[in-house]
Amino acid sequence: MTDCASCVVRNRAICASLNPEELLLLGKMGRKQRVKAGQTLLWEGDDAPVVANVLEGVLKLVVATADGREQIVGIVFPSDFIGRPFGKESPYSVTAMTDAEVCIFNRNAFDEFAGNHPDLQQKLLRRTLDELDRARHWMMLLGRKSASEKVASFLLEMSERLSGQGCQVGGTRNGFELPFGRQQIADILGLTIETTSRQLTRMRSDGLLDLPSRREIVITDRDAMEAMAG
Amino acid sequence: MTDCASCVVRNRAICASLNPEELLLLGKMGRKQRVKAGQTLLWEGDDAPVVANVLEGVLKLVVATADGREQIVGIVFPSDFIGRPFGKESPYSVTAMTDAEVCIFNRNAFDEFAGNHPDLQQKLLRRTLDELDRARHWMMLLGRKSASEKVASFLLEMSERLSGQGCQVGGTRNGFELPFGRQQIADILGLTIETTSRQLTRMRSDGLLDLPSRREIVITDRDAMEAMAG
DNA sequence: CGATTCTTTGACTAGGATCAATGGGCGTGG
DNA sequence: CCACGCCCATTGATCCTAGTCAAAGAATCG
Repeated sequence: MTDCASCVVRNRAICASLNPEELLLLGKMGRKQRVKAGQTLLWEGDDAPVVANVLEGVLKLVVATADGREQIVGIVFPSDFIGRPFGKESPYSVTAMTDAEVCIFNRNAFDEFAGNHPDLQQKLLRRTLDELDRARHWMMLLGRKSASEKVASFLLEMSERLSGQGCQVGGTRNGFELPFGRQQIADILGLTIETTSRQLTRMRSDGLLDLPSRREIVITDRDAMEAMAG
Repeated sequence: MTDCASCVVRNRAICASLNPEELLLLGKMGRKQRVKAGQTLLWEGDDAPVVANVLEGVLKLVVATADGREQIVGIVFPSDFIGRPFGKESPYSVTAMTDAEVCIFNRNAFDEFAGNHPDLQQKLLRRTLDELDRARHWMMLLGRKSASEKVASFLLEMSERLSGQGCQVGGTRNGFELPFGRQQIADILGLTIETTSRQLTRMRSDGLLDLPSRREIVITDRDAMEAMAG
């Protein structure tokens, strides 16, 4: 079992809705698991017998075509929820982008527990509604934005989401370290790695950002970046 | 108030989880409203004081850029739920694509009612999870598929969703009438109207489908269509 | 320090967008 | 009932953005 009372994401995850006794009960069902970067937790199309909370690290949700094209359809951060309650098979793969630690539950047991704990279910509903809004917003980006708009939008969103995650470089939200490489940015934006790279290089020479290292981004002209995001 | 007991979507909408007394209570909060084709119910970015169930007709959820580009991020059919519980402003516009009828609730009242009715909330959660899966699936289409794959995927999905809606032409799921025109298909697929039109013409001359009238589609070679969907 | 992996850069191509004109259905009014 | 006008869809010609193919250049890891 797991000691939920001292959990790092205790206050931010859906578990925050539970009282100490309930927490103990849930803790008995869950177990912590480490995941190495690159390791896949759930496979698209497979029966998904588990759901989980992310304690540490970043994971991606991926949908792939038969011929190998990939689209990242979601990025999961600590305190976020993984998996498909009330479902059978996972509609996407879940793969760790960094070393990660998750708190895993048997899906059936979790479904039942959720059924008996409306507060937990409401938290889950709120989160799911937020995710849906985010996904739909992303659909606009994928369907209607140009490469430069995509990259600018992406950097701005990342600068927000990575704030308060301890990922900042230099302490401001304008500097941050991405937890993934160029190919993954491309898979998020529906671009190729070359186009992504070219856009970043262009933005640097235009003075919108610095690229101190492969994964570090420092936005130096946020106004221009926002204008470019469209 | 509204007579929920005789509602056309009574068994399919989220209200299906309620017993007669609860239904009566919810009925007191709701009111039916007719919406003309083209009329916008909720505006992107505005405070959205209502949620609703669709009784009849088809509506679209639209996200737009400042310069007027539009992306349809969701299509809403009878028995589907509209609006953003626990939210403030609507993240997208909701516009009727056909004449429609909806059952409207004050959002705050609905939120409170939902809070006291876990079954309703669970139905809502299931629906939202399904919508999220659909949205994510659509992200792959928008980000990674070619124009022909997009159109083929779209037609196949529509043939499924319009089945059992009384929209069939000729009674099989291969023939159906779209509730919208070419521009809207383009806005769903992240294409231009010209590209959409060209793809349909091409498919017709390749013998994959017939286009008996502007809005009717008859898929004549479903296997080929599926192969083309990627 | 060498091997591998990831990223950048370059040259070229192609798919879809754009611009422009024509065609066809449908409703309205003569 | 037909003619006109409007709206939507189709088709054509051209352009341009992003994709593809290829190679060189940096990080990273053993």
